[in-house]
Amino acid sequence: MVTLEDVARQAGVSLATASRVLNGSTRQVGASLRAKVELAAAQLGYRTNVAAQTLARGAGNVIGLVVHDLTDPYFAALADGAMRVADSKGLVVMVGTTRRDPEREISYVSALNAQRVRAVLLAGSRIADPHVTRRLREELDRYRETGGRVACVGQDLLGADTVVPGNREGAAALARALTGLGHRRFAVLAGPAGLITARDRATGFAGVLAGLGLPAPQIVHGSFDRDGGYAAAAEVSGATCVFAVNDVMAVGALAAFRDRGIRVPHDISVAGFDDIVTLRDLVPALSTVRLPLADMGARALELALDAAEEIRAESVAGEVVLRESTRGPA
Amino acid sequence: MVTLEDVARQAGVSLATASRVLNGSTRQVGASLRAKVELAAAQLGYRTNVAAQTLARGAGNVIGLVVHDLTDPYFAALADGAMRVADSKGLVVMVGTTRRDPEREISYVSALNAQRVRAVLLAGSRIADPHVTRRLREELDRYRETGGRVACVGQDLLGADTVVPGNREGAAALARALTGLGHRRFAVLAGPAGLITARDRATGFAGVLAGLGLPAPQIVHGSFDRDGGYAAAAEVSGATCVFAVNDVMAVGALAAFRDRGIRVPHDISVAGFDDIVTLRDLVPALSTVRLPLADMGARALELALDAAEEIRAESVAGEVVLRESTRGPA
DNA sequence: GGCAGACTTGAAAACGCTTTCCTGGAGGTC
DNA sequence: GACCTCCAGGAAAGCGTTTTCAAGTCTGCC
Repeated sequence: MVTLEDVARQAGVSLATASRVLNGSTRQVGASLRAKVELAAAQLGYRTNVAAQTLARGAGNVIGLVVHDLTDPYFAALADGAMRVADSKGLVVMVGTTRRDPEREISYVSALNAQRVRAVLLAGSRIADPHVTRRLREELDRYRETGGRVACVGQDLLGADTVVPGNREGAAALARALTGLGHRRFAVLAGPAGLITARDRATGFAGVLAGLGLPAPQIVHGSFDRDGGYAAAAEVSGATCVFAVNDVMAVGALAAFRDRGIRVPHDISVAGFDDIVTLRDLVPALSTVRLPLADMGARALELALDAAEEIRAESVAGEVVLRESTRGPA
Repeated sequence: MVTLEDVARQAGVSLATASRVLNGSTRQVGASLRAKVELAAAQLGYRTNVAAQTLARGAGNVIGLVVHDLTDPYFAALADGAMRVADSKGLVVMVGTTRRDPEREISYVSALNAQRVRAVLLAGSRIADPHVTRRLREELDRYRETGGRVACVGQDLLGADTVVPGNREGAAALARALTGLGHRRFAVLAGPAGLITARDRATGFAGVLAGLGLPAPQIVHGSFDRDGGYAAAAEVSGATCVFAVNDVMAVGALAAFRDRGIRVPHDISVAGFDDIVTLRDLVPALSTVRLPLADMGARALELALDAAEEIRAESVAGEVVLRESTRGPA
């Protein structure tokens, strides 16, 4: 293992000089010494020991990212955006997946704290459980007390900078578009009752219907994934249009209707939320609310990185995209 | 920032004892002191400084994972598998995305080396460029010289433990299944000419046709993603069946045919490779070769972790899955 | 009762880097 | 030519752990 000291010795300079040459310092080093050091480093195949560097500097160059499930394209897109800005800044990303277990989320934050990461990004919806939220928040506070930076994508309830998707508004806009098509009787595949994102989308949607004096939609809860959508779709009855609170659930619903011989959009319309890129080639193409996921991930990291006094919540609007999976009622 | 020393002082014990209590040592510590230390740590909110620990121990607990593109479900699945075993072993994963740029791959390995990660996992196909491969290999060798462990998913040409998907065999089996359906004239959407995975799948497929005395398939190169499949599909002519060397390309091809009014599988059959979970609900459902992606990622990490003398190449077989996107020729 | 042996505890030396502080020499000004 | 400033370079003190080694305490056994 080649150390900086080996390099310094071989170059015939002091440790300090070698350090200044190799690991970005503001201080100048004379051209000849600089060359010697660089040569020695190359010959020896020196690699900075980041652990030592982190210890000495008191700050590392890794940022932590916590998502629920990397195989969910929603989180993959978010992560991708964050990673892009990370490495434009010479930072490296450590990823943890909670598999939707809040305990794991807390323990990841603790682990990232131990790593002294520069920032932690929490992506994904909170559970509406005050107890868990409080414990997570405590862990985050502990991290922040020692200079850590935090940002979230989702709800603004952790006292950190947050990129807030316009869930309620997006769902509302979608509801208006769908009623505009002539629908009156809706079902909402609402996901888990405790998941805030799911709840916001469902209530945003229902709110518009109520405002228009239309009958309340049939609400069907279930899991937030494809299978949840599939199962929930089976319970829909009497609706001409179904709103699944995210695209992967909508995919499940599509499959369920297909399996039961119900044609979309001929017999029933289906809409989702997120506009997952991988799912754009679905047939019928899914009507949905587009969220700029990669940008959101990127933005979250930027927020975390540029320290500010006040806590910022930046909302990003969703854009309704009507495609073939919806049309007017028969 | 609470240090171990603070904890030791508060507990009235030595640094050594505090260390032994808090950070898993084989050494025993008396029950009363142990309790004191734990109490003090809890009161003070102590968090191990992993950087210091890594420095002192000379080995950290992070493993590095390099993939081409996290938004590609193929890599997401691989990553997910690796992360599962990682955190069953108390390890944490650092992810880098190369965006298919070999230079970035090399620099990631270098960065991971600097981090002194326990192991690095390289997922995804190599480019058949001897120069780049050599440089990557040099970087890996440097890492291994100092005790680093490496494993790959893909081709066994880096001198490391490798999980080798049965690309050639899987494609061959698929070809047999498809000819069994009655097809004689094929097109292969072959991806980039230099990408080994793509090439193996294409040649495995073509080999069977040749062996059967059938005409050579039309080979169309293009990028390895959805758009590559879309573009390549436009050039197909005269085939009754199209083999896209991966599922996302097949999705592109499906879209292209749809846009041009060509019905799948009525007018033409389409098959892919990988059996991406997110794509299972496609219509028509895609015939493909299933690869246990998550298991492969998990297995790669296991290989990297359990040190062995010899270099192991473990192959995993693909399983042909015929669905609706293929049928006999009209 | 004394002693070998087994354990527990603490002191202190790494681990590899950064950075502060100091020294000495070069260049500028009057 | 004397004085001051400015700057490149080096010595050494950390950064927060782990771990070796020596010292001390018990236990049990003859």
